[in-house]
Amino acid sequence: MGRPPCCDKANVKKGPWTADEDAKLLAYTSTHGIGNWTSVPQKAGLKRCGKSCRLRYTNYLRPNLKHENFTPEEEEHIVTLHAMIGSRWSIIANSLPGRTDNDVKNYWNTKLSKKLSQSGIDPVTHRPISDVMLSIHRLSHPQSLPLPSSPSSSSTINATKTTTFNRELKNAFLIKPNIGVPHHNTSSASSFTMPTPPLLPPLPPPAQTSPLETTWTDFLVDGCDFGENVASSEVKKENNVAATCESWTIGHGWYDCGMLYEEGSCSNFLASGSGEGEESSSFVDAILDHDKEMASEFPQLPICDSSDFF
DNA sequence: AAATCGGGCAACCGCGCGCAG
DNA sequence: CCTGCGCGCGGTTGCCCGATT
Repeated sequence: MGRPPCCDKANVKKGPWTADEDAKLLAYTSTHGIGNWTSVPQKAGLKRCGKSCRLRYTNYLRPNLKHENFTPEEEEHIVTLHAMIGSRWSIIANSLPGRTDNDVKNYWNTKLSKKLSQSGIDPVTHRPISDVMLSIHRLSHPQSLPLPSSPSSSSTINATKTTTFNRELKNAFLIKPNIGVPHHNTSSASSFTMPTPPLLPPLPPPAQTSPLETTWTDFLVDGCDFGENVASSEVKKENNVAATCESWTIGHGWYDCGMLYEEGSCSNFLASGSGEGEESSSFVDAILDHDKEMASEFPQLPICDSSDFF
């Protein structure tokens, strides 16, 4: 049952490729093209695994590959796309003619991430390092922040707390949303659906336009700004509380929101419900506990579970 | 001149998914 | 329907080479 083994793994050569091996592989691929990689080593007269041949070809021997240094434009392109989709190197490389995923990955790891760090930008979140540290500190030390004013029975205010809580949570941990990047094994990478953020409550009407449909090409070319901005004044007006949200834009592929302030911060929210000193087994558990509490107190509010976070 | 260190990069490893058998 | 390989991917390793001591 199943296919036969691709190669005799005990009898394949590993390590750096020689010029002779390169020549054999290149000669074979130039006359026969690339098809079934498992048969390539045998037909090309190579004692290599098909996987190794594919890697060597795609990363080094393939025609039209660029071997010169990355240009500033390419650098900027990589940084922008990394901020949007993270370490999806194959997708990033596909948008850079002549570059391989390995090239881009190596360049990022050796140069660009350091460059960003030295500029005070966290290469993982693409936010100022000080900002990230502040968010982490806030979540790690909820007791160091003042408790909010006495709990209100207004569902409007609690809904706002949920909103601001969710937003600060994303800010602090930058939970990468599933932004609908086409799966690498599918051939139809031309379009995808931008999902609605799972944790966040609906945006105030009439700005709501989801479900959001766009094409992958549009996404790469135009960026990922859906124009769903909620100005601070609108939030204040809508909820009548002293919380602000600078924007609600899906920019650079992350849910890029303003930080929160005054009342209704995530930390305050965490500290307010279960009382000081009560500890949960994990941060997520704490969040879920609070969600359950809110659900019992305000059954009209949407409930999230752990799958919403990850 | 030799030893050590560190950066860059090619190649390998292991995983998930799709699909052949 | 099940098994297991092919493929493509991201993460990691290890070698090479130039810089430094």
